Amino acid sequence: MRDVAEIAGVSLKTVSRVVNTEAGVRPATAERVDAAIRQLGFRRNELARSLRHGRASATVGLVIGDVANPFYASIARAVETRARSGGSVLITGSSDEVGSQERELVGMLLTRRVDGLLVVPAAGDHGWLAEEVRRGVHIVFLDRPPHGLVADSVVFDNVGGGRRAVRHLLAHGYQRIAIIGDAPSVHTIRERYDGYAAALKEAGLPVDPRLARLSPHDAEGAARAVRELLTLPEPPDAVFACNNRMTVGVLHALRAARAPLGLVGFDDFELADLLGVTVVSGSAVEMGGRGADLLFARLGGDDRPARRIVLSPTLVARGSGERVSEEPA
Amino acid sequence: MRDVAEIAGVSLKTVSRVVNTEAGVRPATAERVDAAIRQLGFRRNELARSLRHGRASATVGLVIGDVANPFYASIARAVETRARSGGSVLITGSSDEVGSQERELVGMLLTRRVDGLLVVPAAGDHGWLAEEVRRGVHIVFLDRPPHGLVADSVVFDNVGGGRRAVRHLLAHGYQRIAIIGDAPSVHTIRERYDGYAAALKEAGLPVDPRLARLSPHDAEGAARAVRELLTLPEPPDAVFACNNRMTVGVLHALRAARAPLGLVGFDDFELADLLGVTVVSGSAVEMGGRGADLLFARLGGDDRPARRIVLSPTLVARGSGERVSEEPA
DNA sequence: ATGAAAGCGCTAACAA
DNA sequence: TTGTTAGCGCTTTCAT
Repeated sequence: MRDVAEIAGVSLKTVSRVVNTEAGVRPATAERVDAAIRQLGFRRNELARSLRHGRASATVGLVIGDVANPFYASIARAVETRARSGGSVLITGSSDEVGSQERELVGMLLTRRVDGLLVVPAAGDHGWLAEEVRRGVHIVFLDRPPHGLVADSVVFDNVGGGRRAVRHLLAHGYQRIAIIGDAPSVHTIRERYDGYAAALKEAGLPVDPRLARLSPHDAEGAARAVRELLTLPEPPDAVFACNNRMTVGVLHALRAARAPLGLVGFDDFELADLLGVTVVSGSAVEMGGRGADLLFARLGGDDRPARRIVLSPTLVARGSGERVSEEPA
Repeated sequence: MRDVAEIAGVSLKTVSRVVNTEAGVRPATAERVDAAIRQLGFRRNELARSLRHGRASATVGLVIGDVANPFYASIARAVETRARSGGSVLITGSSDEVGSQERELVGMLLTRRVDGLLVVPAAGDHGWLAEEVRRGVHIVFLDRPPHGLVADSVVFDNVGGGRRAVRHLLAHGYQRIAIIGDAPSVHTIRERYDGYAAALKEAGLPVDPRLARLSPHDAEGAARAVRELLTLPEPPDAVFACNNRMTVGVLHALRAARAPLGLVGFDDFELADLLGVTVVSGSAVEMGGRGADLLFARLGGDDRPARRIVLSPTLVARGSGERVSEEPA
């Protein structure tokens, strides 16, 4: 910028004015400055700018489990779109759902003075984040509510979604319904399990612990769990898979075993229609978008009490949960 | 940091020493400083640090078409992993394959003084980037080579992959093979088309322009193209789909029309095995990883001539390209 | 309409 | 072992 000023034969401040399109610069002068800027290929240093200016690095942070998981990728895309329309860029980090990684990531983001944070929290307490919030960091929680502090969040109605999935299976004649999910320490899984159990109870059916497999972390683990279930003396006749990873694993296992069990998965996924998989799902795009809106409102000065936005998942019947196997249209 | 110094009763520089774990601080002093840091919840301002220190904001930028596309998401994940193991974070931006958006994104990243850039370039000339490169910005191109400048790149052998896909179909008795892809202005598509044409020619078959549909940008467009092809007087008996989006569209259209055409797609995708889709694909994870390695080597001072790394795609036969429809294992 | 000086939070270079 | 000074590139405040 100093170089630009020198070439244009003006002071540093005048260049700053031109760059920021402030008023009070004679057109002729501005012209000269612009020419110098082009000649040098000058780009304002945003780091220096936000250092001086105090707040506003025009950068927001997003912490998710894994960008390679389409559910998270959709969230990331929605947040990015909102951010860019407001002139901000997005730093995305994958925590692998591990608390220590999440904490490290948040640290790296805060150290770079992001204006705000969107976080899909890993299991565990987040009291340590309360400290940051108290210090003025704006955080919005996605998919799972914060544990140990009050803050904005956008979540799905997981209990309702789980109940709907299982009711659907029951309505189609399935009786022994298994549930496959990640560890119940993950908030969403616990809630979906609660919905599962509630639906069974209201139908007067027992909640058989042998049919609950809440430990697999990935598709392979889910497939293994299904194989085990199939060897039970009284195997299940249907499965409720708690998220997209689980559903993929269940599909593989069922196909390999040529076992025509009923199936409803939580979360939609590409090609689910071709595979005829019935799902209960909410919109990741909407979750990311609403979360970003919430965050930018806070950054804009909104200081109303923390809000929790609950999105309702919907059931999409495609054949796998309806007993009579239908060819998808 | 000044506050920390005050509370600990030391000078600013001493705090800096402790924060950077430089030598020459008495343990007792360091202890006091650490206590003050904890008390205040102090975090070093990385922006100020890199402003002073000149280079190294420990941030790299990645420009891709769309994070929500699993192919790009895999690249992003691989880059992120490499970046973090080196203490850097990743700013990811989606260009939607539009040149103007790409340019805007690169501008936003450069303005934030990222240490380096990984770019999957949209179609068009990139001479404007040459200017930046000349100025010392490190850029590595992914998936498509740069046009209009010399720089490191990691690409697939697209011609070879396209040829292999079509040879495979020919070997299994298909004769009229259509090709569906994005616009040939996209480098990868043009190359894959060349491979397609080469395979036909070496088999002594004509390259029928009516069977080439190189205009759809998304899955829906690809599906439309297939529907059109099926109404031809002499419809194709097989399709080569040029990327994962196209393959998805083709699958939908073929399934809807109950048309058992042969199909080989470029790029692998989740559940392709369950759908029995034969693909030719390279590893997005390897592409991202190798690209990141290249970039970090440059950032580390490597100034050898620009390199181009070519990854070979492999063919995975799953049924859709082998005439005799096989149940996947 | 333009410029000079101070300072954002930090580190490099040099004292003490 | 510790502190002082200067300055990274910019914006703010106050002059001119």
